[in-house]
Amino acid sequence: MHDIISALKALADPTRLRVIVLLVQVPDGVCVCELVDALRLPQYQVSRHLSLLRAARLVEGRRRGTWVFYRLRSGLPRAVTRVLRAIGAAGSDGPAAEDRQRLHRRLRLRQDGVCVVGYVPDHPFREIIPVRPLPVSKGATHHAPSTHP
Amino acid sequence: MHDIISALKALADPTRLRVIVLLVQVPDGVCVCELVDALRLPQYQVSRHLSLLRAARLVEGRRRGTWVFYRLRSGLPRAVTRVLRAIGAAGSDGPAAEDRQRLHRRLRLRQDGVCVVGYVPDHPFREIIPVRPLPVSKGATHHAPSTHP
DNA sequence: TGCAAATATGCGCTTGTTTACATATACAAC
DNA sequence: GTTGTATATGTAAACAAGCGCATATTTGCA
Repeated sequence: MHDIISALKALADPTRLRVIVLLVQVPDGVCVCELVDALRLPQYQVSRHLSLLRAARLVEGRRRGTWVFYRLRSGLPRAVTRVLRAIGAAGSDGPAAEDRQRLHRRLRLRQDGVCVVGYVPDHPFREIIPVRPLPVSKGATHHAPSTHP
Repeated sequence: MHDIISALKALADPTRLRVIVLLVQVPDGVCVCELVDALRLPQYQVSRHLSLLRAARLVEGRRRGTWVFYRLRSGLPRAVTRVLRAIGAAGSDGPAAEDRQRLHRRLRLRQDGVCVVGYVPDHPFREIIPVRPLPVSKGATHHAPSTHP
């Protein structure tokens, strides 16, 4: 029951719910700057809410170079998974739909499936310029993240 | 989406979640004093949380004599219903199970399916004495309640 | 009308949550 | 080392929750 309470607490916020709806749609994960563009919110705010979601053990983040990719945790309690599914169904209406559209436009800029551009503090979207080739070095394989405290 | 947010906000509290779990189990409704006994909480607290749940449009209450019976609203948004179902599944563990047990013991004191005893400020349970015959007068039929503001 | 029972609510207090700004950390490239 | 980019966090202010107590409101009955 404690699991569900903390999950509900974490989800009972418009911003975090928007984040979750996006993460449900991109199971492989999304980096923070992509979320910033999709949600049109200041970076520190997105980061904070992601920390909260991570504290509630709903999401996990793994670094790739300077970027951090967040995704839904696997192995969540059954009840929590059901709540997430129920919520995901709400990802079709107004604001959530715009988030989704912006996110997918942003995801198209990826190269080799990885984010290569940073967030732009205050749009428009076309000013985004893909940059350097990604650092393909170390943590390239999918493994449990170190939940760095 | 606003519906879901307010539903989640309303559910993200231990007491209200306990209330909801009980109401899921007794679709016909439960009166406040029965909830007070089941939850072992002060009456004003239960009343407050019920007001919140009503404000979030999750429950509705109808009077019957001096008693007010609360039940889940019908016709909730689909997503909300799914969340409630997901949560109901959590009604089997520790504290929720005790609530349920106390509630059902209390429900057995009903006469003709209606509550006839008040809450007892500080248990034990056996001190509860059924009282007067219920006022079978007017609002006996099931109809939409007046959501009195 | 007056009393008692069941429920609701106003108020003060404490605690937690959200925001905004600035700054810190982590990493990559040079 | 320095610089630049992406992300995280300390802190303070604004705001909202939850609790406890007392009291108000609603209803039934004598």
